[in-house]
Amino acid sequence: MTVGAFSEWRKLPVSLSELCINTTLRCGQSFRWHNVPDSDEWRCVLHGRLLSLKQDPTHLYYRTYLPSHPPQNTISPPPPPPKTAAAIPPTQQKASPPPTDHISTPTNDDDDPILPLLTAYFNLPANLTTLYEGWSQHDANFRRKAPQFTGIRILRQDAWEALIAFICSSNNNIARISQMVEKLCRRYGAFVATVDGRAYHDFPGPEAMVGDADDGEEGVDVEATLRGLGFGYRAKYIGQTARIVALEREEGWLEGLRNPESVALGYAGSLGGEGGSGDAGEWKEEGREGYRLAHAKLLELQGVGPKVADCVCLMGLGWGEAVPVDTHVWQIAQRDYKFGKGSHKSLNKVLYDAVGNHFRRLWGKEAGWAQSVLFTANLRTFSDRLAATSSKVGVKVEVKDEEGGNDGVEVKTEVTTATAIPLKRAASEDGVKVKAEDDTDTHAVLQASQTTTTRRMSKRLRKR
DNA sequence: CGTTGACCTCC
DNA sequence: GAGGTCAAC
Repeated sequence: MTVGAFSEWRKLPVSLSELCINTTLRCGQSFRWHNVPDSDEWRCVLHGRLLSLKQDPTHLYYRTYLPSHPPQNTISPPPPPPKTAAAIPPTQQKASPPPTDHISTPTNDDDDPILPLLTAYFNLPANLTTLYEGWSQHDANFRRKAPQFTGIRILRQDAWEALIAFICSSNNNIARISQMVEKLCRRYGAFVATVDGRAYHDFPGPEAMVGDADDGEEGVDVEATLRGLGFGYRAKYIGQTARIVALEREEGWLEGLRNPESVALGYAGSLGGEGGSGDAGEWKEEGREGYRLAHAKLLELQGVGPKVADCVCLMGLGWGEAVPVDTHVWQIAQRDYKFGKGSHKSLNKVLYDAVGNHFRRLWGKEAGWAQSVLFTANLRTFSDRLAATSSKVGVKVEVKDEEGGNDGVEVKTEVTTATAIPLKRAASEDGVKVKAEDDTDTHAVLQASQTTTTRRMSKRLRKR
């Protein structure tokens, strides 16, 4: 049995504006982080290591679990029956100690392999404060909401893990997605350690999911197994995708789609569109070549549509301009950016691209990062933060009804009469009507009635 | 070629 | 219905 212990805490100076793990780890990017009950400690297996994180206003604290028997890096064949896990006695470490034990600052990086790992995973070189400032400068709606949602940054996850997780995400909620991913790891992933009665596994590679070695023939019943685990129709997608990636693509194919400069974020990019040129890699509102290519290649896999492909591009492959347009973002586009009024009702391919292009034009090279902030602000889980704001906002507001088109559903739109900053230009090349009112100082009150609006939009969406 | 259901569970 | 995708009109 594997019994080990955590290393001592180390700390890294990071402000909450630069990184807020409590938000970033819960906003639907990764579905693997586990919040240790009654604590602010988060645990997850990254690259075969069990990591533990916590933070205070000035630092990020981290430690890693050291099993007495080093974890074998084998690609974990068959599943260790989860039952054995419970038999393991709890480890010695205290339940969520305040960061006071032995804390060392990583002055000597020699014996600390975790720091570079975290730096990459959290994309730490990117200066989030600067990015927020840029987006706020060009977008009043972002400027209004962002203060309640600071420290949200895009994770640099393993591409394969992101791919599978987001295939699971279709028609699904965060809680169940997390559950499914957990089951997948337990069944196919390498066992790493058991701590506090909970077993931790690594995320299995594609080759581990092409067939159960147990059952003899290859390709046997990964789908059936996953269905048994409650994956529903996604079981087939995962089985097929695993087979394609493991057997029909060369080694490292997926990683090869990664943005080569994904670490070098943080410098003042071409925010705001036409303005800033002169960056490495030609910028287009539809995204760079490499991003478009990666997106196209991902679409060839099973269970991967435009939205999932963009999630993988953004969170798994380092393409900051990828803007996944799901039902939430589509709502945001309509509610806060006057998208798709009247004419188009459903989110089709053309409209999907148009929304992405619009946000890329507005937010620039890291549009996907900005998107995740507004996306999170739109999640029910975090809606309380907005309630606090909207009550404060005592702006003069003019309420007027617009004709919602011929769908018979009225969409109440509230617009302030405040300053209208002239916008460079609306999207005309898209062939889609977009009112150029993004930069108006509006939307303050829209947040107040957020829940209501959301429900109404939701209805309207599915009405069609 | 754009639109419409079905698809697996669970809250 | 839920943070879509696929296949059939």
